[in-house]
Amino acid sequence: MKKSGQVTIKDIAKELNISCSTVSRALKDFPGISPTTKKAVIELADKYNYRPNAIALSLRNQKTNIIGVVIPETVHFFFSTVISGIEDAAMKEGYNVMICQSNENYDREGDCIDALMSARVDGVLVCISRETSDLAHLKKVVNDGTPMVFFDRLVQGMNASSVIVDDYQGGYDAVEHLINQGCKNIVHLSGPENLIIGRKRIEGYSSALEDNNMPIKSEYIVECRNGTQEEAEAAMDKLIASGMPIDGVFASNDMAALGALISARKAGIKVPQDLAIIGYSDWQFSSMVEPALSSVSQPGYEIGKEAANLMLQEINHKEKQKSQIKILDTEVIVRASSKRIPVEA
Amino acid sequence: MKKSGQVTIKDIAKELNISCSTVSRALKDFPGISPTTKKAVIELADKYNYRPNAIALSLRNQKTNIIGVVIPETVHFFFSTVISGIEDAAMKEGYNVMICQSNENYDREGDCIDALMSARVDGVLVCISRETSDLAHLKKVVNDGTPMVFFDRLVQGMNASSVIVDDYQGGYDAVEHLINQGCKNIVHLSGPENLIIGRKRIEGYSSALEDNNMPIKSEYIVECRNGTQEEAEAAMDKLIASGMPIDGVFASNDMAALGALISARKAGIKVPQDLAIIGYSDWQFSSMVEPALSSVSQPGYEIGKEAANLMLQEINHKEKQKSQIKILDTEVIVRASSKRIPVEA
DNA sequence: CAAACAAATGCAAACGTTTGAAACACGCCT
DNA sequence: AGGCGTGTTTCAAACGTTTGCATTTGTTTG
Repeated sequence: MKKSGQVTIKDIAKELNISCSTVSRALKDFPGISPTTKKAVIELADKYNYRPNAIALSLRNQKTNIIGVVIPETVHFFFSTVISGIEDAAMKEGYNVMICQSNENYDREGDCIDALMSARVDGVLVCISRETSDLAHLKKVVNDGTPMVFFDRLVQGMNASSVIVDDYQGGYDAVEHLINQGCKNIVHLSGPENLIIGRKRIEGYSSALEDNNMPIKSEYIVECRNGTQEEAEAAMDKLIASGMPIDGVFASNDMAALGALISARKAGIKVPQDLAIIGYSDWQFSSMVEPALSSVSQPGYEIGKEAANLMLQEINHKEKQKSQIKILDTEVIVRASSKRIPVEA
Repeated sequence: MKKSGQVTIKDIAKELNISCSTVSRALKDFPGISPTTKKAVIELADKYNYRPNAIALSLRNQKTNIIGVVIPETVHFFFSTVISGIEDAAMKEGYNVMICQSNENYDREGDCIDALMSARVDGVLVCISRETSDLAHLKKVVNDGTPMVFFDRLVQGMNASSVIVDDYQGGYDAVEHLINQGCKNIVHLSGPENLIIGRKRIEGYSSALEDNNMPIKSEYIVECRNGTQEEAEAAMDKLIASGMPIDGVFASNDMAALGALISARKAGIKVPQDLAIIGYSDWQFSSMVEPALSSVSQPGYEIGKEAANLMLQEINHKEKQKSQIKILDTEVIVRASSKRIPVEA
C-alpha cells in the first residue's frame, strides 16, 4: 500500500514477492507465466488502478506518443477547429497532443519549438506565425530527425509535408462570384504579403479578373497586415473617401470583411445593393451579422485531421517518405452580403 | 557525430572522452569542474544544439512539468480563451500544457483523465462535461495525490480548488438590468440542471425578481439543455405561440440568446422595443449581430490564468493546502438588444 | 538415481539524467 | 616518505519499464 503517487510495477512485485519481469509479463499476457501468478497480478493491478508510466515507456522505447502543435492563436475559430481535428485524429491512434501557441510572435514560436523538442515529441505540426520568415529553428527540428508537417500556411524550402487549403482557387471563386453578381470594381483587402496564403489569394483575385477581361489595378489591392476589423475599416474609409468607384470587396478574412461592412454602413452605402462583400474563413459570427456575410469556408477540422494523419503515417513508417502537399478544397458560402441577383435556393 | 535523433549527454561525453557526470556538471555550472573542461563541453553542446531530455528528467525527478487540461470543447470562444490563459501562465513558469477535449462526453472524459494520468502530468485542470455527474474517475486522481483544479463549472464534494465566475451575481445583474429597462415579464432560457452554473444563474434570476417584488413563474423558466441556437429558437417559438406576455429574455448563453432573437424576428416582435434580450458569456459574435447582443461577460482568459496559477502553487508547495474557491466577477455588457431606455454613454 | 526436459521465474542491461560518495592526481608540509 | 588538502574526475544508483538470457524448480524418463 503506497502513501501517494500512482502504483508501479515495482509496488506490485514487492507486494506479491515476485520480480518486476514477471509482473510485466503477466500484465502483457506473455507466455510462460503460471495462471495463478497472472491472476494475482492482474487482480492487484486492478485494485490499485495501475496505469503504465508513460514516461518510463517513452524513455525505453525512444517514443513518447505525443505530437506537438505550434499554432498562432488558440482563440480563433478557424484554429480551434483545426485543434479539434488534430485532437480527435491523435486520440484515435493513442497519441496525446501538446499545444503551444506562438501568439503570432517569432521569438515565442522558437520557444515553443524548443519546449516541444525538449519534451521529445514524436512529431511537430506547425502553422507558422505571421512574423516568421527565417526558418532556422524549424530546420533544426527536421535535421534532428523529427517529422514535421505544416498546416494552413504553406512553407517553402523545407523537406516537410503540408496540408493547406487551395487559397488560389478560394480567391478565384470568391471574386468570380462577385463578378457574377455584377460587380465591376472589386477591391481586395489582402493579408500579409509574407504569408504564401495571402499571395495565393491575391493571385486568385487577379486571375479571376483577367479571365473576365477586367483590369487589375494596384490601388484596388490594399494590404491589411493584422487582419483586424479596425484596420480594414480604416482602409475602407480611405478608399471610399478617395471617390474611386467600388462595388465589390473581397476581404482575405472575415474580420476584415466586417470592417468593410461597418465602413460602408457609416458611409451610407447599401450592402449588397451598392457594395457586395465577401470574406474568407467563414468564422462563426459570419452567419450572424446583418447582413449575413458571404465567405469562403476553409475545412478547419479536416485540415487538422489530415495533418495529424499525415504525421502519424510518417512516424510509423520510419524511413522518411517524400514530402507531399495535400490541398483541400474551399467552398464559397453565399449569404446576404454579396447577393445582388436573387436566386432561388 | 550522430546520425539521427537529438544529442545526449552521453554523446558529448563520448566525444570528449569524459564521463557523463562531468558533462552534466559542466552544463549546470557546478563547482569543481576545470575551466578547460567546462568550456569544451559547453562549446560542443552548443554546436550540437543540445537540449536536455525532458523525459529522462521527468523520470528522475518524478515530475513532468506538464499540466493536463480536460476541456469540453476547444471550438468554443469561451473555452479557447481559457486555454489561452492557461497556456500563457504555464509557459511563463516553464510548464507545458497537454490538452484533451471531452466533447461533453462522460466516457471520453474518463479516457482523457486516463491518458493524462498515464502521462504523469503534475496536475490536472478540468472543466467537467455536461454529462458528468459521477465523480469516481476524478476522485481516483486526487487519491493518487495529483493536484486538481476545476474551472468554470463548479464541482462539489471533492477536495479540490475551483476557479469560477460568480454566476449567481451574473444572473442577478442581467435580470436586474432588464428590470431597469422596464421589463415586466422576463423569461429565462436556462442551462442544463445538472450543472451548478446553470442552477446559480437561475437563483440569480429568481432573486432579482424577488428583490423587485416581481413574481417567479415556473413556466417562465425553460431548460435548454444543449445550449444551441435551434433549441432556444424552438423553445422561444413555443413561448411566443402560447400567448404568454413576454417582454424580456435572459438566456444562459449567447447562442440561446441568438435563438431568441431570431424567433422574435420571425414573429415580427421588435427587439429591444417589445422584447429586451440579454445573453451570457459575451461570445465573439455577440457584438456583431444586429441588433448587437447584450451579454454577461465572463473573464475567460483570467479564469485560465488563475486556474493555472492555483495549480502551480499547489504543485510547488508539496503539502496539500486547503482547497479554495476563487470567484471572478462578471460584467454586464449592455448593447442594443436590451437598451430600451436611451442612456448617454 | 541421475539425467533430461519443461515450466516458471529472476537477473541485468538499457533508455538519459542527476548526485552523493569515492577515487585519483598533484603539490606542500613536516 | 608519509600525510594532508585541494582540485578534478569517475562510479554507481535511482527513476519505471521491457526483454534476451540465465536460473531455479518440479517432473518425467531412461
